[in-house]
Amino acid sequence: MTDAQPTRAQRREATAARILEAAQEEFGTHGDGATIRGIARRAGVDPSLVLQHYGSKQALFALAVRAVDDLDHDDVPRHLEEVLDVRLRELPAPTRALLRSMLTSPQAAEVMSTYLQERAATLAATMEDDRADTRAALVVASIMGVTIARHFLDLPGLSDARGSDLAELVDRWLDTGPDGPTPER
Amino acid sequence: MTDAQPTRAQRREATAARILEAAQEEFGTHGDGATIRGIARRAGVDPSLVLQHYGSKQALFALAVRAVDDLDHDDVPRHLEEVLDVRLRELPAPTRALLRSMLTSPQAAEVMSTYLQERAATLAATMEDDRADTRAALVVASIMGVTIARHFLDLPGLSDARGSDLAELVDRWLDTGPDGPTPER
DNA sequence: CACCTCGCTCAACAGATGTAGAGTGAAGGC
DNA sequence: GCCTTCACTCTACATCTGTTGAGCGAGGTG
Repeated sequence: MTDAQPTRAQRREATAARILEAAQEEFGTHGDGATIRGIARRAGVDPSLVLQHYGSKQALFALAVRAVDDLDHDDVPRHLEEVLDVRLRELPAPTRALLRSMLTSPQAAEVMSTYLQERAATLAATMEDDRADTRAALVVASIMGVTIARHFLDLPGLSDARGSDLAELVDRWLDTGPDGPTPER
Repeated sequence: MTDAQPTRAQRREATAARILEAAQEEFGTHGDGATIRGIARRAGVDPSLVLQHYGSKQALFALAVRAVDDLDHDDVPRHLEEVLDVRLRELPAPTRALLRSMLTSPQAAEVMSTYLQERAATLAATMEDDRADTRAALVVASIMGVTIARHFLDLPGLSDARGSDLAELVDRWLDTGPDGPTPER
């Protein structure tokens, strides 16, 4: 167990972390339209302190959104599983923040694009046909779409579907390659 | 051909239309974060006039975003085709506006959700198995994901893919039902 | 031609936002 | 036990936002 009397530096680091968490939550709820004041309120702190810790709203936003990458680099297989898992009840706050703001913030869009490209490349490596790149891109984009529909749009048929059903159907799609069934039309 | 000298009412209606177009374009670019002043600037008009025409930003936004529904009701099959067509080079402005803001505006999210439900219901009617609802929801959500990845994230493998390839692959997915191939794992 | 209608612009307000700097009070070294 | 450090708050400012009401000037009407 740690010190019962946390040192000043520890306290500082703790509130910094609390602010970052609050930022991820706020960005995850309001997208890049979240406000410094809102973040500060959620962290129980003065707005000015947020900037003293992270410099600017831009910098904090970049950090909140890039946390996804860090997770990725730390533990690749586990994170891949998490993101691919449509059964996930609630998305991690950084992921929510990234998804939520990717359509209104060019910065977030680029992070998401890079992330999807990595995922697609990994997936394409397990495929053999010549159109693997396009197929892999389709798969990751589809999973993103399902994730959005489920967590942000509350689309009936997804948000109330049994998780296992979704996973099974997505699995089936994943395996539908050029050697799969050919539509008649 | 219309009057060479447009009447005053006609002029008014024309600028109103120009403002709405500008609004769709601005909402399509900046999401619901678009500003009245930006819209007015694009329409070559005073900001105040925008409100005199449409009452409030909210109302204008609702109109810009609900234009998708109108299209839908006017010509169902054609619109369905357009939205399903991943080959589409550029999305219509109202569609762009709706997609762009659905993650940051609860109002837009609800419109999109309702729209996807209609699409899913139509699609589910053409399926026969008992999990048609879930499968149809997966399909429309996937198409949305591909559309986002292609038009807003510029995901390589989608944005530079031959349109016909995408259409073929999506078609194949569309037809992968419970009677399709079963993954081995 | 005179008058009025009305589409449109101008000017202004109240509130919110990001950000900077001064100040404060407690922790911690001497 | 005093004094410095520094995590934190307070106050302020310039800017941008949506929205309003007064005013102007060209278009239509008698």
